Amino acid sequence: MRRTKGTPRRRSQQRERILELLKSTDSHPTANWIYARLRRDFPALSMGTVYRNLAVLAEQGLISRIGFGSTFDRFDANTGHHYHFICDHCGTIVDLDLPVDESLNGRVRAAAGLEARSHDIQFRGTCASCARRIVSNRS
Amino acid sequence: MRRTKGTPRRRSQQRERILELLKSTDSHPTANWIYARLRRDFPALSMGTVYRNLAVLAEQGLISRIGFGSTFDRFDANTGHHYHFICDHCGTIVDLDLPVDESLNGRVRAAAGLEARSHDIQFRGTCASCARRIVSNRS
DNA sequence: GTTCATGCAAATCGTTTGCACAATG
DNA sequence: CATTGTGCAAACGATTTGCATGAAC
Repeated sequence: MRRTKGTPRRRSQQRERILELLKSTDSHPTANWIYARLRRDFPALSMGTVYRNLAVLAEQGLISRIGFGSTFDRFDANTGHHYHFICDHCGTIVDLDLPVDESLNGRVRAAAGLEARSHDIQFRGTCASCARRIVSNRS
Repeated sequence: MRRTKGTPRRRSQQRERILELLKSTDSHPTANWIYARLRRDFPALSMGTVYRNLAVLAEQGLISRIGFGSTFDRFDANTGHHYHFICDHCGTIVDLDLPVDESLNGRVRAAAGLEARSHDIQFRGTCASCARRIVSNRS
């Protein structure tokens, strides 16, 4: 949107309603759901506005995008149950050789009454080679 | 691809090489990486073939797609650390009120030497309303 | 020879972006 | 009034699909 550095963000009806809407629900809406919902108040609303505002809100830490982090589908021939480590810097995904804790599924039943059949864990951090690169580039 | 029910799947050079390639690596390739790699052996290979075969292999349980399960980005105004339950049937995502186990990050360091800063867990199963629907439709 | 798998290209889907105009401070 | 935010439409990138031809069995 071409912003000159340092200029403060302006408020907008649309952005405020998007945040309010997200705060009012415990579902995890898609952009399209928000769009459909807000069209009642702003008949001319566009998807571009929805996406732009979601990006701003996420950048401000007021909301978070949930997902795997990668834009691409990724495939794995290791079909056994295992956890993943994802590097925040280079996006590399590493299979972890960590014992899988199947008792976690039972904890979900105890806490929420939901029957969890399986679970996945993604750890996030900096992989070894990125850590090395970052240390050596320290300014 | 228009398959008449019950007809057996035929083998294909391309599919076998895709599986072999996935088994030979511990990275978690994207479709495009596989495509580029296999083009050496099949100069006329098309992306359509890659995607079709990945779908077949996944359907046969020989590989798995890793990701959040949803095609769409989803947004959440609950920015505190929490785990998710995803219903396999309807895709609903539920925030879990489960204690977050920060010690898991340390276990990754101990086991793999990787510095995990955070982690996410997605439990999968059938949500309450889908479970009800399925029981009542039992044939 | 029948039916499935491939290659190609066009279509689709979610998301992003350029531009002229409206809203904000 | 200077600059951001919006709406619109076109662009984009990943994935999917229709169709004619080639491969499997």
